Amino acid sequence: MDGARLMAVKVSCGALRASDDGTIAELRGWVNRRRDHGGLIFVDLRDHEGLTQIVFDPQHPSFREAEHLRHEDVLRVVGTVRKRPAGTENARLGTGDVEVGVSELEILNRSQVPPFPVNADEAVDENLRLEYRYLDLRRPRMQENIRVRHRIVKAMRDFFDERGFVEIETPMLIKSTPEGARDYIVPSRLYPGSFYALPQSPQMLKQILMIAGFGKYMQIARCMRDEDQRADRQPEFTQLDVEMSFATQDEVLETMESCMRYVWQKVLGIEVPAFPRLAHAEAIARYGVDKPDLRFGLELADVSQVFARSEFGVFRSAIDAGGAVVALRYPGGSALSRRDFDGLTETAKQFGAKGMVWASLASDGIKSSVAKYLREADLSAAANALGAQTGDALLLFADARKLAYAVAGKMRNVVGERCGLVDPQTYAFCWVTDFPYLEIDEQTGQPAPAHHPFSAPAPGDWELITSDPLQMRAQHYDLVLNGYELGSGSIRIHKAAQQREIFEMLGLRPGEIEDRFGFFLRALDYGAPPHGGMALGIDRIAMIACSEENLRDVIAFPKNQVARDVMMDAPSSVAPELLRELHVKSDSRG
RNA sequence: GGCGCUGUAGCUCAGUUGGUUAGAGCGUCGCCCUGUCACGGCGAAGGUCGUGGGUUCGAGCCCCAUCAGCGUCGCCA
Repeated sequence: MDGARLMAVKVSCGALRASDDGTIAELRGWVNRRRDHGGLIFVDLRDHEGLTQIVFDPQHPSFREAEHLRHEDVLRVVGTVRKRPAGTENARLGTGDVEVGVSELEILNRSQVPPFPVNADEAVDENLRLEYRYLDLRRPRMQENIRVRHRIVKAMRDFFDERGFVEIETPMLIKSTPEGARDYIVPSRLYPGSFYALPQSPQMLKQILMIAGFGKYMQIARCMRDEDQRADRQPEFTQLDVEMSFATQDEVLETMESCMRYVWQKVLGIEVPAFPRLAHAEAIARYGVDKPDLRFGLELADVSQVFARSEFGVFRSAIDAGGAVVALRYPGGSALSRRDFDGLTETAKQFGAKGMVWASLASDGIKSSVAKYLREADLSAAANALGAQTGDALLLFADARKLAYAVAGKMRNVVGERCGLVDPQTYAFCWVTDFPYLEIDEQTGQPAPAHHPFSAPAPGDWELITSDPLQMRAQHYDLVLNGYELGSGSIRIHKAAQQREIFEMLGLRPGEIEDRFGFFLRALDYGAPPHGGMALGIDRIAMIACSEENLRDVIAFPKNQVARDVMMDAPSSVAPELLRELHVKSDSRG
């Protein structure tokens, strides 16, 4: 036995092949499954490399112990590798030609009976998965996802390293600059009543690194935003953060596009074609949204002209008020029932529509929810504008221009999904450029930065800041994949006077500007180079690369929908003593 | 904060028009089994049907309230 152990070669559970026949191997892993035949026991031993069948023979003393092995017990075994008897090979396992006849068994640890199956990928209640995350992560699908994520991040680092970028860590405890999202804050012990903020992004710090002369910076950066969750939004997330001095917009786009194509090639083995570029206005006009899903066509059409002389009051009043009628094609939609259209109308209302008009291009004529108000010739013209044919349906949205497009754009995604137009193997990247600098805040009615206030206006648009600021465009760009916004970037303002001018335009008073951004403006004044960059959401990239629909499935320890860590049970109350030291009083109980 | 979906055994689910003792598969436990790999056979345990209230002769099912999870709108410069 000791001799066997000395000769034993330590191998993973995915390593052994027929050529190892006759060698002595030592394996460690978890009991994936036990098949007890009474006089013979098979155990599939699992580690992160694979499965190996180990066999317990009644002659060996270990047999009696093997009768009591359970799921997820942790074993060390030593035994002889042997070819399986002819006809009993398992073609589905890499190690399926061999098995290990156990001569020595050590139970390194016992496991409780798991609350859900670890050796299968069946759907399990997510709260249970998160509570026992270590078991969930042991499952094949999560093992694969987390490893794919690693390979994505590794490929990114390799790519930028190769191009001379330097990765620099920026701090987690920084200054709150309450623009944008709500900050997570950390009370200061040494400065009563003062708080650090956790970074929403390293934005100003990376710009300062450009001022500091690092030229090309990247970071795999953690960011926190205290806002409500979505399937594609976590309070804590990871960005690929990039900044380049002296770079033009085209150079930034080329860099990021090359990076993503490199990642897709390295990780998925897929050659992605060059990314199409859409101006923001074009994206809205064709797809209704600034993050179009280009895996399918279904372009929108503005049919306001068609209905310009329509008797239909809803269309008339929208058009007269300067709004628009926007049309969307529903392929094969003439087969839908009135009830189906009612359901679609309900969906549209959830997206903010006041209503939806549908028209069905049936073989025996056009049917519509408002047939008596609309002329068939007008509907035909609208159908032509969309390239719709007999058998299709038209969905029409009349409203203020922006809203009509927004609703039609979201409905386009619904239709694309329902009609099965989305090929899950397709990765449709695109750039959206030429964003407006400002947009009207719906609540205050005031102009607000469409993205962030550090972006430089488009060349030549500076003059508009006093004459017609809403017409200003930004040197800002988004990268979109399959309808998800992967991230955005811009060429930055690098002159303090211009940055100050933008802050003032946004309504900040000089005192506020100094309080929040004084350090930054001062830095810009010491020879800040022209620069620009981008940040991409790594969680979303990993989610799409893994064909998942929720960020939680590519994050090892995510928060749930209400921002709790249900494994650790965080957030939680803290000792009163700690609160005293931090000069914090709580007015509610956790 | 609004809206939607879900909540039945450890897990995944079924449960008809409101009607006897709430079922299945997997898992668990016991016995049997020497070539399985989703091993097989026999048997057993396991349920406040999310919670509280109501309607009813009778509620897993209907009504009201509430909690939790997920999705979504608001929000995310």
